[in-house]
Amino acid sequence: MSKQKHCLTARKCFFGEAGNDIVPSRKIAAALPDNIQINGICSHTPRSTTMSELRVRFAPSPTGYLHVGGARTALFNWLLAKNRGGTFILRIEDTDVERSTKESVDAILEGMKWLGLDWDEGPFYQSDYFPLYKEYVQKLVASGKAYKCYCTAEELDARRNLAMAEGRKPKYDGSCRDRADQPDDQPHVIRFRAPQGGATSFDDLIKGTITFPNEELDDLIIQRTDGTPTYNFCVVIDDATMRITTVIRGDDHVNNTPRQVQLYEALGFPVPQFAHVPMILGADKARLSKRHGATSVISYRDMGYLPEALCNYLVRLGWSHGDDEIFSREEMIAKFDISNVGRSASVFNTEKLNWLNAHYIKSSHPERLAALLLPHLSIREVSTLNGPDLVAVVKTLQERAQTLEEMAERAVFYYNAPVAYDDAALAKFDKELLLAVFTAVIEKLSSTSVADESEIDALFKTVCSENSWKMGQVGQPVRIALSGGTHAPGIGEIVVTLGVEETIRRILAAREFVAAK
RNA sequence: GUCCCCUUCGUCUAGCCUGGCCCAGGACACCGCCCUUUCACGGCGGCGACACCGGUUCAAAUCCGGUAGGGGACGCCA
Repeated sequence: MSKQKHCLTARKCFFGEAGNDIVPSRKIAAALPDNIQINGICSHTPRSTTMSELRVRFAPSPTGYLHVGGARTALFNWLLAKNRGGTFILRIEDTDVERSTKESVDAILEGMKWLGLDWDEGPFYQSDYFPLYKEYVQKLVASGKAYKCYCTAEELDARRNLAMAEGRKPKYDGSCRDRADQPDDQPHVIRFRAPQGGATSFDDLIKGTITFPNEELDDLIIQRTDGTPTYNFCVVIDDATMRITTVIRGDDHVNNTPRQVQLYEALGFPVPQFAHVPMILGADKARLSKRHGATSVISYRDMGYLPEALCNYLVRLGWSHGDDEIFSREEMIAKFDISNVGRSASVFNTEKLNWLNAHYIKSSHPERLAALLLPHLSIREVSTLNGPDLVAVVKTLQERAQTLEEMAERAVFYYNAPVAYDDAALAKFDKELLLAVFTAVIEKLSSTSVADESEIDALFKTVCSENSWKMGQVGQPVRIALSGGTHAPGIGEIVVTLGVEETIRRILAAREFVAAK
């Protein structure tokens, strides 16, 4: 990803470039405190920045890893940007300094990179722009659209609990709304003076028109006692100054949207379009969480899923294109459209993910799979240095593995000769038969110089016909001798991959084991 | 409690806007058969849903109203 270089220039663009008057970006620049310097006009000139150019963003808060829900939101944003030739921006919402961590930022970036969701601008960190937000807060205060509130958190909590207990809406009662004296030297927050009466509505690209009575909306805090800005305020400033045209985010934000719309209006910013994507639920239909198992994107990588499989799974969760199920990256981009995103929540289903993963494993290049398999083998302390070529091994396993973890598990026997055999499977054959089969196969194998699979298969057929054995009586014991069990690739494949020499060695060992019983 | 949103097979969904082609199509899972030296792959078939109640209409999954259920939000978190 050549993003880093891009980011540096793009960062300046955060404040807008010459000739762009869609959003008062110049004003932002003018309002900027001295410690955020803009070096003249940005040298990075993006493709024509007209109002019609789509600009979307993914704005995670770094308080944990990238989970599948966030990943899907990011994917939808990315897809729409690619589909429309727009710009995808990554913004880290770390205004909660207490809970935001560098580790989370790294984990999120790692997850996005693994999924192949590259961004055109950013990552921008809201914590870098506190002075900017403060400027806007001051503007609002100066124009009377925001005011100082001296109620303490404790008082507010008490009032909220009381309201809840009495069955009332727990909204701010407006005690300080019209307070005459507004001393600066006493601890206070800044609240937005929300319009009273009437209603606020917006047209959601997914859910349609949503209207909230202004009654329901109280005066939200835009600046904390410690002077830091709050989420709902920062998003508005950022989305406006970054000239975001379409906000695609989780369903859980619809309730925040009317307040944000009011803020856009109070600030004189154009209101972007909104698209709220439904939640992803667990099997019990409750919001997906850790107790439902893995939710981190990276944990899916570690469990042996291919990024294209996860993307394909995620894109079909809530979105569809007729009866299509398999989408290459290009097809996804070409076919993606917000209007085909469903309105209801969907349940995360690992089994379908497994099916897709198996599909992509089957159609991947064995060389790539071999490389991806290495870490899964090393955690099993399996060395591929002395043994068959891993690519050849992968070819015998591709058709039968749903995940790389499963493939690694099934690959172990190629490198570590069985130390034990599946007793139940072995017990299906007489001791005499086993010894005779092993002897006959060893004999045939050592007297023939065979190389390919069909020759090996022919050799086994010959052994069968010469001794009036059925294939099941020969193949199965040999499979157990070679792999230790019955869940394995075809005999021909194993022998060719393992090599005749190693094959004989293993059958010899199995014969000794049976003889000693 | 209040507000907002949602509701087609077990799950993901098509169809709904522009009623009839839908006694509802596809996919995953499940079951059966075929293929097969094992495990898989693959092929074929089966099971299985319009939340409920009213209304409009010659005709409703599709339009209207209500009910129920589920989810979300209500923070000096994001």
